[in-house]
Amino acid sequence: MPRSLQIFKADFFRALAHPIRIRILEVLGSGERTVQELQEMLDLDQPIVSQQLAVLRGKNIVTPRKLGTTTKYALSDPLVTRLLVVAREIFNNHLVDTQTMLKELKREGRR
Amino acid sequence: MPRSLQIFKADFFRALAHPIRIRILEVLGSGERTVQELQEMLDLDQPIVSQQLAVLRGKNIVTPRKLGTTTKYALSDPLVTRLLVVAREIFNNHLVDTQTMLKELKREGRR
DNA sequence: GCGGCATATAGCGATATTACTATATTCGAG
DNA sequence: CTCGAATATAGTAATATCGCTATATGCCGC
Repeated sequence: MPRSLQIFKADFFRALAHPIRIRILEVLGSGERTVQELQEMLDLDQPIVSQQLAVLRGKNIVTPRKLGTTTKYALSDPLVTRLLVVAREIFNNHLVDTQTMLKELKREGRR
Repeated sequence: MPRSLQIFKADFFRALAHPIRIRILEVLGSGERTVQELQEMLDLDQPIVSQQLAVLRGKNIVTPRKLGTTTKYALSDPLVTRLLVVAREIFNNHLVDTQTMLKELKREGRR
């Protein structure tokens, strides 16, 4: 396997490595949304949504479609949804154990 | 979907978000390996391999098995391999375009 | 127990990410 | 062309991550 592909994969996963971006992708899994819709559904400030969308756009995970002054975003590839499904299966397999779970819940409290 | 699950997913993807860790997981996909074997196959210093294994261990992506003084590592869940396969499919779908590709190749040169 | 091998961790500068605030861009209405 | 709404970007301080060097742990043979 070429080294460059591994870097692409790593960058790709890094693009997914953020709770807000995961939430955005899960919402987009059910269809195209405007920035404003995402902003309201996720209860986030506008610049944060745009910033995270920029990260996803940079890796071509998400595709913008301009409609006048608004922009609709959609998943570039439905396989992204499959990826999230596999990730969830892994969790269901108790790959993340209780100990880690509790530790992470504490981190959540701090955010 | 609970917020905590999104954080778990994000942390999980973050654990994958590194070229060395991707390489490790791909090697482990073909079976259990000792730290030394990984170190030689990937041409890396020992502390680097241990450090990255620690990250993967922390998310239960990889499981150690002690054999005297040596430690063998294996994937905790074969689904991880499936995840990497899906990631590769996404690349094959040209989700990463040529422009991004060239930019990333330049980054590789700097490493 | 002691020496030595395999693995793990600590500590440290350098770099990258994050959330945030403020500002810029872009477009349609009138 | 000017205004206002929707989206994007700049700048910044706090935090996290990286690779590295040095050191620590754990286990086996003797």
